[in-house]
Amino acid sequence: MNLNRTSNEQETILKFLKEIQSYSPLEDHSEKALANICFTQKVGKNEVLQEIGKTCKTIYFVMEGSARIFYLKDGLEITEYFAFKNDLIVRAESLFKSLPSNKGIVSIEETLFVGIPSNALFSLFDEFHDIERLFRILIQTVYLETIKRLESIQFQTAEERYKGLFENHPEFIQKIPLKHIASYLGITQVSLSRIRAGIS
Amino acid sequence: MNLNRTSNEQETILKFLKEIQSYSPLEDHSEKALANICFTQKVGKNEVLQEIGKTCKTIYFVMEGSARIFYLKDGLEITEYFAFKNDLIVRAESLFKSLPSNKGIVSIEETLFVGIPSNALFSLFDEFHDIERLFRILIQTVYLETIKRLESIQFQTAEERYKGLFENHPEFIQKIPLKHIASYLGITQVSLSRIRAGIS
DNA sequence: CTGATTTTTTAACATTTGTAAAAAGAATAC
DNA sequence: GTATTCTTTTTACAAATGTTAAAAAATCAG
Repeated sequence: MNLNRTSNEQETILKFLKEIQSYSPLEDHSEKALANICFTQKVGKNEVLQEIGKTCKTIYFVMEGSARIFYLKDGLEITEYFAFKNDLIVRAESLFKSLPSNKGIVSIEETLFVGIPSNALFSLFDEFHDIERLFRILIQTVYLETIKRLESIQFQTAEERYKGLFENHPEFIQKIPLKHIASYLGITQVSLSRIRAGIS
Repeated sequence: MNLNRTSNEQETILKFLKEIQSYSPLEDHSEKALANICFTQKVGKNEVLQEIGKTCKTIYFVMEGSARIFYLKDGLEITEYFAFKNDLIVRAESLFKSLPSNKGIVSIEETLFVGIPSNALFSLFDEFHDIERLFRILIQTVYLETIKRLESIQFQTAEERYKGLFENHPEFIQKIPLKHIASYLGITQVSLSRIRAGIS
């Protein structure tokens, strides 16, 4: 156990370890090794966690709060992904290819993350088969989510997607500016306003 | 080595093993174990490889030819994915969740596949860390491709997507009916015809 | 080769979504 | 609490895409 941690930090990391083992369990020694490389990070509202242009070297989990991945298109922010409690948030193409990312990560509200340095994690993959398995299954899971999202954006109307989003995540509408939701849905803010007007 | 194989089959499987190890190399004994569970399958044009409604239990690689994954929406076929030479083709949500798939796989032309029974493969994951790693990296790779596709469908016009598709895969237009390309691009056949008329 | 079938294009019109600008509303700073 | 800034809605019009039907072109079977 890392002795530089406060008991709060330690508690967060233990909660995190328990949460991710719902995907695939770890041996005790693997769990300890993973715990050793994790850290916690707390940010305020609308704070940049990872900057555009930098290479992604950390995998984050949201323990409390929410954040989003965005990129710029014609000078405007496009939101690609929202992460809530217990979601993974990572700029995958940059992480897996070790290339600078054209995307950034910002918090939506005050948010507590657990971070895992990717180089240290990849070293643990060599040593602990079960850690690599856990992350293989995590990647599988986000892959399936991405396929679902692709299907929804390809073959549902904007209105269907908006409704679907709030069936799964009613908390969205409370805290996220609509312009971000619109770009996430692949439509303009004006179009989203029209949809909202039509529903209520 | 499986003694029931013809030398043609054996050659195909060796070629396959060489090809996938460009993602991550295998130890000799792992490679042999994987070779042992693989099989080859050759189908003619427009033949069903995996039926809608059945649970996916096999991971396929295209060695020669091409195939597509499709599903039905309002009685019409929507093509979700095209696989060409050296591409993986698998109904991921069914495979990873062991649930019946609402998707099917059909060949586009005469096509040679290498198949891997998923249960046997998952057993090899337990025994051979490097096989699980190889497939972890494969899943990573298809995940990144899916993210790219999501971005293109969300923020490019149909015309941009059509042009992009043929920059990457000029062979598409030669052998695939336009109705399948249209549904893959998320547009109607009529719309695709208009785009094609506008370009040439 | 020829008729039947399938695929692709074209046409006319409807609907959805986008763009730009302005107005209304909400949040924030001082 | 008021002014400023940011967010959301509304309006008017433009562009893109969908729908339906028919015509043209290509492919296939015998």
